[in-house]
Amino acid sequence: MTPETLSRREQNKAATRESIVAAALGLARERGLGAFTVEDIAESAGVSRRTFFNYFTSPEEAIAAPTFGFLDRALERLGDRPDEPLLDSALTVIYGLADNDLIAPMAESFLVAHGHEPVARFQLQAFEECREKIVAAIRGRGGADSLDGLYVHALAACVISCGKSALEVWMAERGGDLAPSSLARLRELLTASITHLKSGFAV
Amino acid sequence: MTPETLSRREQNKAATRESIVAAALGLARERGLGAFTVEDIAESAGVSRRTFFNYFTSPEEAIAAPTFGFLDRALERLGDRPDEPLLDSALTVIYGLADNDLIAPMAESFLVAHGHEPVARFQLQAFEECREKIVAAIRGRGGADSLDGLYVHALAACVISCGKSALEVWMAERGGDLAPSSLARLRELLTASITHLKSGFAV
DNA sequence: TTTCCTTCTTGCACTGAGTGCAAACTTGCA
DNA sequence: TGCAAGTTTGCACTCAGTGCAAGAAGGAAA
Repeated sequence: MTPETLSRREQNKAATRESIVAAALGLARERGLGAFTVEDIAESAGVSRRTFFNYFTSPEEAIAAPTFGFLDRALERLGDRPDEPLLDSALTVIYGLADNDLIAPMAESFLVAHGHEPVARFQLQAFEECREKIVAAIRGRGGADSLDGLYVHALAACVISCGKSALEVWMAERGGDLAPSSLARLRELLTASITHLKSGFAV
Repeated sequence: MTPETLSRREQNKAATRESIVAAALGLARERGLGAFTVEDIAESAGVSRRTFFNYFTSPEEAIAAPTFGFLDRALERLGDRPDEPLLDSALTVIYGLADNDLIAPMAESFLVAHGHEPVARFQLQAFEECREKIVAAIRGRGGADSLDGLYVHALAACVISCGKSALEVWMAERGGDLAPSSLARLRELLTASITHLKSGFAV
């Protein structure tokens, strides 16, 4: 958790942010999305309405925050493996993502947001930002100089698409169940989707 | 335009919708996104503020409307070719999309929205809805019964990703220029991205 | 044309999102 | 301890978004 490296200020900010997200997710679970106000979230998080808006510009953004966090962590891990073909790195990273601590908050955010367009749009934005960062990561790799922009963009987009598809199929099948057998199934789906991609979706 | 098949009522509604979208895009072009209110759009479109909200739930949705329209048209064409491998249909359909009337409003919406997250989220939603419809379309094809859910989801997502990547590279290169040579370049990019996908992004 | 029904538009009133500002408070550092 | 920088809060304001009911316009009949 690297708590010692953060100043008191940073710890406080992180804690405030956490409590806002938790409050928003809790209300969404209890009452359903759209059935509460920013005032409610702020009160439940123990901060003022104004402070909520210092952290998020809308309730939807707060609900979707875990998805951004999850994908950011995934990207860190991708950056740790720069000397490998992207699809191989993707397989390894993605495999390691099916891990309780990383995936639990995201699964909750996903479940709560399911079918709710205003929040789903933010989830899509999270994947889009991740895609853009993958483009940058590919560019930063050795031997990528010769690749044209289209190749890099499309490859990054397809890697994201495959990971997202596996997550969606898993959520549909298991509803975010975090039991070991369910996480094993997620790994299987993630591996299979990247394998499809590598084979050009040959039947 | 098929004007005779629509009743007066339907013509009026379509015209109102058009004028709202045009007004929103016009204001975005003149003043920039976020620098005008719904009141401004309504006034510019010659309707009441309340009527705006009968058509769209936010200014962002109105700005992104052409992207939804573009992708809906693309899907119609995909539905016209049910007896072909999906990637072949995608190539044909996508090729036909690089056509002035279809692409012009979408290009304008894309340009205006560039880098503006609230609108970009709606654009992403448009692609996401298109993806879901492609999943349904694949399911409706012959010989698709044996395909598992993951394969279908991931394939649809990758087709969308490749089309979107080609559009983005084209917008970045040509800024939505609609000259024949520019549209030829778009077709080239669309073809190349699907070719990459078919080859599993082999270098 | 008149009549009646349905659909669309509008005005009004209201809740609540989102933001700028300045005062109060907390932390970091000397 | 005291000052500088960062954070929270309250206040006031604009404007997004919605429910409702009255009015305008289209459609189909006599």
